[in-house]
Amino acid sequence: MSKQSKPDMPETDQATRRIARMSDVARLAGVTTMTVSRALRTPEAVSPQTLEKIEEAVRSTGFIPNYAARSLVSQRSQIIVALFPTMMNSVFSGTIEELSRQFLANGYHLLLGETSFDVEVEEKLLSGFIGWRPAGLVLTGSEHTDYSRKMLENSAAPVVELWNLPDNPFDVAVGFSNREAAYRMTMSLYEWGYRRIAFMNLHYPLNDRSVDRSAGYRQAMAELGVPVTEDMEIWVPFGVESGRAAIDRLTTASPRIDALFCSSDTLALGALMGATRAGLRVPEDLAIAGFGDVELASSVVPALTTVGVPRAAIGRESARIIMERLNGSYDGPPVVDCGFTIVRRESA
Amino acid sequence: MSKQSKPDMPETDQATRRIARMSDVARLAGVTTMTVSRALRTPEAVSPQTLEKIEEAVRSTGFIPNYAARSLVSQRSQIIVALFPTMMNSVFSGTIEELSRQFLANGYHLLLGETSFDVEVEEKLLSGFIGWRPAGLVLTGSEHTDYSRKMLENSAAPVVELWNLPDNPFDVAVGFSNREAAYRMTMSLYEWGYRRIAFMNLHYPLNDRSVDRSAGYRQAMAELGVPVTEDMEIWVPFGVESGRAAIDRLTTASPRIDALFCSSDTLALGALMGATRAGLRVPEDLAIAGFGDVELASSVVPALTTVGVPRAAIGRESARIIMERLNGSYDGPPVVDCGFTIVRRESA
DNA sequence: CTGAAAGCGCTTACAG
DNA sequence: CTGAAAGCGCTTACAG
Repeated sequence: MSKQSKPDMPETDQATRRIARMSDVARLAGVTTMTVSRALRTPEAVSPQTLEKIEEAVRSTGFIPNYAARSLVSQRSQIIVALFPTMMNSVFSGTIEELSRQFLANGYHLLLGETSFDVEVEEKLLSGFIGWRPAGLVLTGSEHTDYSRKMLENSAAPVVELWNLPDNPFDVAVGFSNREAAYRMTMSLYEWGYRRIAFMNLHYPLNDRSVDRSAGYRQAMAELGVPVTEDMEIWVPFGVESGRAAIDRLTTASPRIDALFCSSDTLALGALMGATRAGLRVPEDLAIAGFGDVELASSVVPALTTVGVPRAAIGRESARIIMERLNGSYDGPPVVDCGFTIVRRESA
Repeated sequence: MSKQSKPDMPETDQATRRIARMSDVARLAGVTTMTVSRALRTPEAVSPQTLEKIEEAVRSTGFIPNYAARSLVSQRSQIIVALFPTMMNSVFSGTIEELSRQFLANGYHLLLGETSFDVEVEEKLLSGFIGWRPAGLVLTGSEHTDYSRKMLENSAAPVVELWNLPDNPFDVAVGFSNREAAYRMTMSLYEWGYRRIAFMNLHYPLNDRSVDRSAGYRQAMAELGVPVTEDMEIWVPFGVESGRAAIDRLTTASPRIDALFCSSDTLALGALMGATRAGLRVPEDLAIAGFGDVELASSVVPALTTVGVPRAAIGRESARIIMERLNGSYDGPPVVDCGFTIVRRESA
């Protein structure tokens, strides 16, 4: 912990452990820091002999450049901020994994945050992370507080909003139509013979995806002429337990519900477990459909019918777009639709 | 994108969007940057009137200090590096969530990386992240390459190794005994009447947790006098599908296996689904036990018997220890045991 | 192909 | 309670 001494010639163990600076490498190689800097970033601009000496010096000192210094002087940081509602959901994990892979391969580091579906938490995270002057930002959804918008504007960095197709993206949006996905799944359930279709939605009234999915569900039900009674749209918090608990309320509904469409696979898996435990046969007594197509969806018994979301594609596209925006080459549309699929399995 | 112009008096839209610096705030408030810096970090050392003017200037400019500059000059960064084998596992997510919460509350930001259970990937991630001169590091396990160890030594930052109780921790370790946990679960299965107990382990021969769990299992079986035939210890890659696929091999084993202990709940859930689909009754035909106690473990039917791992406690303790090491106040042991529990449910 | 000069935006360590 | 000076470790924008 003690960093009082800063001798030019390290002698004590403590001092030896001090991390090397570029000037240490330069001294060892007999050049200036300028040449070391060049050797690291544009080796072709340095003579082979010099390069070799520098590489040897880098190796022997274990030198790794200080990114804080690099960011400060070059006026651009290697940090990308990415905020997701939760990391406990393998739908998002898939996107995070892909984002991380793409950015890492291009020398950027991902600063991740979890908003808990709350725009106020998002604002708080942003106001902290923006201090790193991120090169780009990836946000989930297009609901942000006014202050968040102000920070994003001031930062002047590319911003990609994920997971929906907003009418007015802040910058660029990458996702799919949640409204259409919910509409299509509801219609599909009807086609498969289910009539009294309930919808279990995440209870975040400000969440654009919740709102859009609700709208899609209600539009389909209206077109089908099936009235949506009060007990048919269920608003719950995120979690397996929510899905499981909702089953009790559903089975006492009258007239009887014959299908339950859940706004998330996590809820659907919970509902599936709850139904199984309650002795209901799925899909004969109650059909269940999810949203997301997580890994377990295809393994669970009965296998879960769900909305397939292109999580890797969303991650890949958004990373590509940010990097293209950074070098000024992006000429795609402001809203990129990665589509969705209706995946029919056994549960409906 | 264009950052050519850097006028002192912003005039164009582009220039207005330039993010405020401390000198902008200082000018507005009629003080020097030194006073602004103090107002932000030690407001009690600034006169009330001055503080008010500065606060107003901060508000109107939306100023957020540049962390790269702060890190560089103060010689300590607010970045904590945390590396986990996978983020697709809610056992780790629980620890990550808690780590993130604790560090954020103390002004540190978490740079997360995914090693895919591979020390070479860990080394690659480290060599990138170390450029941020992290204030502390959290690693999973205590297997690291020599070069990783060298980097950690050079960085001179506190390092916490998670998830096991190594004999020689690099710095401090926080976890539980994987060997004892596997031993105890195997013994418990025997007590509950199972005899031919198979063990499905993650196939990462360098992974200290895999090795320790295997040792615990084998020690128990040896003490119980049950021979471990070749088909009884199954090494598989991580994933639900692995667990599911292993069921086929198991059911053809002879003599018959009556219990399957899985080194991860993810594998156990896969096995449970595979068994159900194969028409096996769990636990009558095949008992199944997991490791981790993820959220789904208690909801699934039949509910999963598993090893409960104190994921939040591990996150909380490791964050506390790093912060105490940073201010020099840590006086605990080099190895902190957070314990584990045997959670008996329906599947065994 | 290499280097001398300047400076990124802050904080440290003083002085007053 | 406030400020002038110096400098963290790099890269930019030149000059040679």
